[in-house]
Parts: sequence; structure tokens; C-alpha cells
Amino acid sequence: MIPADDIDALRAFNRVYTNRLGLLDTKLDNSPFTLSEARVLYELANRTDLTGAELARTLRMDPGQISRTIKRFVARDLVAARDDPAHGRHQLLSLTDQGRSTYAALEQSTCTAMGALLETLPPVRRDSLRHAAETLTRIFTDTAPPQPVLRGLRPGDLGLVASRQAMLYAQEYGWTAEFEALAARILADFHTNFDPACEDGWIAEIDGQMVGSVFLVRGEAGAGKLRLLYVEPAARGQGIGDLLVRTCIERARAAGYTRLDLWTNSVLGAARRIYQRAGFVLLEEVPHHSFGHDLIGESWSLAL
Amino acid sequence: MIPADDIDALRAFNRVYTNRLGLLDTKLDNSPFTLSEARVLYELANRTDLTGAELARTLRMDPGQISRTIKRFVARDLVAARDDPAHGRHQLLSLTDQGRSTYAALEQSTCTAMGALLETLPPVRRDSLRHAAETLTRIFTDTAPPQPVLRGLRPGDLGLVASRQAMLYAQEYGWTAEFEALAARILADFHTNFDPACEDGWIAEIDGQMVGSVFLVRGEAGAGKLRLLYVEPAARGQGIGDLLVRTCIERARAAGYTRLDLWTNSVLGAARRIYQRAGFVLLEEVPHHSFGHDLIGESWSLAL
DNA sequence: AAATAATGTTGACTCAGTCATCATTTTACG
DNA sequence: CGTAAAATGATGACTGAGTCAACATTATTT
Repeated sequence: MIPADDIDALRAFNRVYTNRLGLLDTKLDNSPFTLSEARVLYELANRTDLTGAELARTLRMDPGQISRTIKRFVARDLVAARDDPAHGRHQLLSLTDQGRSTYAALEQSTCTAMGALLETLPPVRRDSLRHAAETLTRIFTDTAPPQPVLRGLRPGDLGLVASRQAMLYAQEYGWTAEFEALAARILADFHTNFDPACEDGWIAEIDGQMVGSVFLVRGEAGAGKLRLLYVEPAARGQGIGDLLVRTCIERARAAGYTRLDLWTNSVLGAARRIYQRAGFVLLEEVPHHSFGHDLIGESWSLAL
Repeated sequence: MIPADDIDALRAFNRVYTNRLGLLDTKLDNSPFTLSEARVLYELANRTDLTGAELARTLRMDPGQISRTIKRFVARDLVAARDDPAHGRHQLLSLTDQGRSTYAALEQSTCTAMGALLETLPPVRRDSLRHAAETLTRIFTDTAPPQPVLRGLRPGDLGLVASRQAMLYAQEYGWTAEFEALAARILADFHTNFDPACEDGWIAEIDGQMVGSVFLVRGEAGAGKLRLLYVEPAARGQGIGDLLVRTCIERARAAGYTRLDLWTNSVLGAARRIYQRAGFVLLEEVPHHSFGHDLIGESWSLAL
């Protein structure tokens, strides 16, 4: 079930955008084209040998309207229609030279108008706007389900991991900043003592956004240690946790560890199940008071 | 000058949104209202005693069109118009009972349609969509320049600060992950030894987004230490750095420190100027090799 | 070979959007 | 105070958008 808040947010945006649509339209500058005409021109300029039906589909416009629009363009000598040699019923549409130069002028003026609009925004909002615009473009464009990808570490990742985990566990379990400090320290140590031969870290991303992580560090007595595994709630149930753990195990094996240890807490049920599935065995349970709660720490291990 | 990339991003979004607009419209469900009519209904339902001119302004529609639309609504007994007792030329518009129930039904069905659309998205994208929609709504709605606000620390802040600084200095100065580890360690220590009486941290926000930070910790011999000051590039030039430093100084004074120290690097010119303006004095310059570069560390101090 | 589907076009109709005009009323200003 | 300027609400005229139905023609499927 979709939360009403989500629906409201989208509807509010829809309203605002529609009310301010003029600000983003070609109508602003007194161009000789309507919005629909400009859209048709854009498609014709950026694709080759379109048919009318194809135009109607991509722009979600009425075929009849396309037909009439094209007729107007042909009359103005902006568009040339020639019969498709392969399909007798199809007509291949393309811009004439005049059509192309007219489109270029239109393009120029919309860019100028858009730039003027962006000029009015403070830089912080300009950045937010761009990011939001790119996000929405992706969401409306990519119909394929987003694939989670694993990647290596980049600058800024460590802090982000600590931050997301701190927020998550504060929200879900009420853990205090003590956990955040622990995570920050683990990550600081990770980098300070970093040995590329036998240590590593992975970030899981969807649409370029971090949705999970895992780290492999050197543990005690020839054992590797898996640390800071987490998956964003919204990204759970897609096997991302399994993927992260599997990757970590393989890397631990390649690094020559004889055993892979990890320490977790009994309340982290989702993580526990992932460890179980991966073959880890629960060795020890030790109650402790940390992060503002009475918890049961668990030591798990996997022979490699 | 606005980067062409920003303009392209916004235009691309504009195109995609327009092409898919139908998906977000009242047209989807076979409602008896056009988009414009639905917008007028919405305004009438959510505000009281609107005049036609007011409607035309908020919806950016032609007064003539409003006039005709209202006439249709009055004929359908959805809207009642009564003369304004104060202004003889004004007409106060409001929904009739039938208008209200019709609007409620419309509202219901658009919410359902919107929910159905959100259902098709994977949860990760749903979250992104919501966030982006809220951002854009704010940007198009708030015309007032965004005010930077200072706030205390919340879960997740520490990691975020470390992450942003690491990314920033990696980008601007090519600093290595060594800096990230240092930042993470400083923040871990901050929390581990946290003494609320004489230590503190502040986050500067614009539109709820972090754009800067500063921390006050206990230093040596009764002195306070200012650490991890930073301001996002896009938010610079608005006095946020000054505000952060001033806040930190005041807090240091209140905590009873006799002196406020800080350590920085000569390349961080913007920060240096902030310290100078705040009255800090450069005490010592020590060359060092850190973060992958030859740097000159600087010790500054301010008598309180 | 016949049924089915897609393509491009046209007619009919309503609403959107723009522009000009107008009567009326309110506000601003010398 | 009186007049000029501005705002309000309405209307006519016109083009294009959007929807629906119909149609001839050509491809595709069975």
C-alpha cells in the first residue's frame, strides 16, 4: 500500500509544476510555435526518418493531430515527407534545411530562457534542482527494474556508510550516537591500517545511490572479519545483502583467510538470516549494554 | 554563467515530464473534467471566496478563460457566485454542495490513479521520486531566498560531515582517503569523549540540507579547539562560515575556555579568511606531508 | 485467401490559449 | 476633489489541442 504522504507529495509537485509550467515553456519567449509543435520539431530534429505514427506514440499525441501539425509544417516548408520505399503506407518525415535552422533558433532561445530561470535561483537550489530533475528523468525514462551494482570504495563513502547506519539504527532500534562513534572508528581504523592485499570494501548502488555496504578487514589469527554490513530498508528483499556477503566471502577466500568472522547483534534479524544463508555458524552469544540498550552480541564464523 | 549541463538536465526533465504528463493527469481516469477545469476546482475547493482575477493569477490562466469556465460550472450547479459586499465589481466564487461532493470524488480518483502509478515503481525509486518531488515543489514555491539555519547534532550527522569533507577536498585538492580517515577519527573521538558541558557541534542547513559544519572540542590546557569547519561550495559567500565560527566562539566563551585553538592548512584559503575575520591569530606554520600532498599546517588561536 | 492490425487522413466537436475590446468599479495622484 | 490609471469581469474572434469516429490503404497473421 502506498502511503498517502507519497501521493500528496507527488500531487503537490504536479500542481506546482503545472502552475509554473509557463516558466519552463517555449511559450515564454514569443516563439512562433506552440508547445506541441515544439515537441514535434524536437523529435524530428533528434531522430531520423520518423513516421507519423511513431511520432504520435513517443509524444503520446493524437495521430490526427500529428497529421495536421505535419501538414502545417510542410506548408511552411519546415518538414519534408517522402514515401518509405519499403512500406508503401509509411511516410518518412524529416526537417528541411529551413526546418533545421528554425529549430536551431528555437533551441537557442529556449536554452537562453532556461538559463535565465536558473540564474534567478541561489546556487544551492540550482544544485538541488538539477539533482531532482535528473532523478525524475531517470525514474520516468528507465522502465526496466533498477539493477543493484556493487562497486569499490570512493572518497566520501566511509562517512556516508557510518551516517546511514547511524540514522537507520537510531530510527529502527533507538540506538544512541555511541553506535555512530563505533562505526566511525571502525571506518577510520579501516583506512588507517588499510592493506589492499587482504582488506576491501564494497558499496551496493541502485541508480547511482548507495543502498548497502560491507567491509572486509583483517581479524585475529589469520581470520578475516566482515564488518558493517547493511542494506537500506527500501532496497531489501532483492538479494543485495546476500550479494554483498557473497562478494565478501569470495574476496576473503582469495585473500587466503582460513576463516571469516563477524560480530553482530541478535536484534538485527535481517542480517542474521543473511549470515545463516551464507553458511555462517553462531559461535557465541554475549549480553552487553551498548548504544543505549541491553543487547545480545553474537559472534558468527564461517570456515573458508 | 549557468553551465550548459544544468540547462540540459532541466530541459531533459521537462521533455520527459511533458511526454509522460498523461500518467499524472486527471485525464487518465475518465473524469468529466479537463486538466484546466480540475485545477480551477482544486483552487475553489481549497480556498475561500476567490475572485475570478485571483484564480487567473494563481493558475496563470487567461481571465477570459476563467470567466467561461466559471460560467460552465455555474450552469452545472457546481459553483455559486455572489457579489462582494465590499467591492461591487468583485464576485466571490465558491463551490456548491454538489460542487464539493463532485470535487471529493475527483480527488479520490486522482489519488487512486497516483497510487497505482507509484505501485509500479520499485521502493527505492519511490523514495527518490518523493524526495525529488518535494525538492522541486520547494524550489518552485519558495521565492524567498533560502535562509541558512544552524542546528545541533542529530544521528548520522558525523558521518555525513566526514563524507562531504572527504569528497570536497578530494575533488578540490586531490586529498587522499587519509584525510577521510582523519575526519572519521576526529568525529569518533568527539562522540566517545563527548562532554556536553564544554563540547558541541553545529550543522548549517539550507532547505533542510547540510551545507556546513563546525565542532568544538576540549583542547590542551584549558583551551577549546575548533575542528572540521567547512562550507559547501554552492553555499559559500553567504556568511555561513562566519556564522559557524562566531557560534563556536560564543559557545567556547560560555564553556569557560580561555583560548580557542584550531589547526588548518594553508591551502584552505576560504577558511583562513574566515578565521582572520573572527580575530584568530596565526601562531605557527609547520610543513607536513599528509593526504598525499606537501602541505603547510597552520596553528591559529583566539584569546577569549 | 481472408481476417486482423497498423498507417495516415479527415470531419466534427469542445476546450485551451491568445488577443483585442468594453463597461464598470476601485485606487492613486496632482 | 476630480481625473487618470488600473483592476475586474465579460465577450468576440481566431488558432491550436485534444478526443472520437470514420475511412481508405497497406502489412501482417492465420
